[in-house]
Amino acid sequence: MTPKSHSYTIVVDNALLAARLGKKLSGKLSPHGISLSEYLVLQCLAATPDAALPRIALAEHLGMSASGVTRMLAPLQKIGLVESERNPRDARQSLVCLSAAGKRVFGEAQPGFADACEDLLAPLSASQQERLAQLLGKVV
Amino acid sequence: MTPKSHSYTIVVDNALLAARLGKKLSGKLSPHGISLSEYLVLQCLAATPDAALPRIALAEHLGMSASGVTRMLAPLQKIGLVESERNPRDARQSLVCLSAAGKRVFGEAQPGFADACEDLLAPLSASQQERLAQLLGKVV
DNA sequence: GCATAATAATTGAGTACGCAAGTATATAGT
DNA sequence: ACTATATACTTGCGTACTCAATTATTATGC
Repeated sequence: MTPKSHSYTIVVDNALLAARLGKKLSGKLSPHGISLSEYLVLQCLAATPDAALPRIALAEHLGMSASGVTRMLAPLQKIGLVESERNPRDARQSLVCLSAAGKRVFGEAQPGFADACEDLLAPLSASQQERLAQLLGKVV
Repeated sequence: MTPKSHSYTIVVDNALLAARLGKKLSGKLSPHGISLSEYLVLQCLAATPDAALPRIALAEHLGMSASGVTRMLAPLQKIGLVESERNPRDARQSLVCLSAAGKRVFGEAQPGFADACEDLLAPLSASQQERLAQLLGKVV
């Protein structure tokens, strides 16, 4: 077997880990009526409470296509978790922000999500988790 | 903003990173006619050259459902990159292994993939990459 | 100022999955 | 041995995405 570079194993392990974590987390989120992608949207919007985000910024942050964002936001808007408003400075953009109901649902889902994260990363000590979070943060 | 635990940011960053890396990597792989998921299958099979794997082991490793594996392997088998054989000890299993053509295609795709990994992880120093690889390996 | 090009979003069509149900084989209980 | 249960897949159907094309608006070159 040819020895693999660290960057190679990082990318592969990251992909495998994401697939496995996604399965477990969507189980935790389904009682709240949202998928993992939708949770990440709410998380992103909750992290920018002051300003509303253009859909394309959301797409870049999530690593999705613009059309994917359009299709994902439609049901969220329909059930009133997010709100959309025209940007008066640029009529092409429709700015998205969390509604009050969206903040509530996110607040309800977050603790269970955080618990699941804790469980899933139990094999790592607290200091290892801290370092891993730092390193991942640099790449993202 | 409520402060997030390290495990929380790890899981979120991991999901976001996987989505972004996936987009860039599939661009590198498309000249070879395979998707990222398919590359990961070849990678997994190439890592176990002696023994053929039951499909369900592949599904667990990749974090996919059994049906997803069935559907993904069908075209790979059709173009001859993987081969399937009955397990004489258990007639339920169909064991999968790389064909010669599969090894060749994987060998052709791997260098470009590794280069892309190097580029994508450029923000991290070599020692940081080594530590990140170690930590991810423990979680996976 | 006006044609051209770039940007934000949506829509149509196709693909890649997951879940639930079905089939075939193996294992366990008695 | 024989039923009952569990396992390894496969298939039908629905969903979530992507890509390419379209529309609406804004920026740029002359």
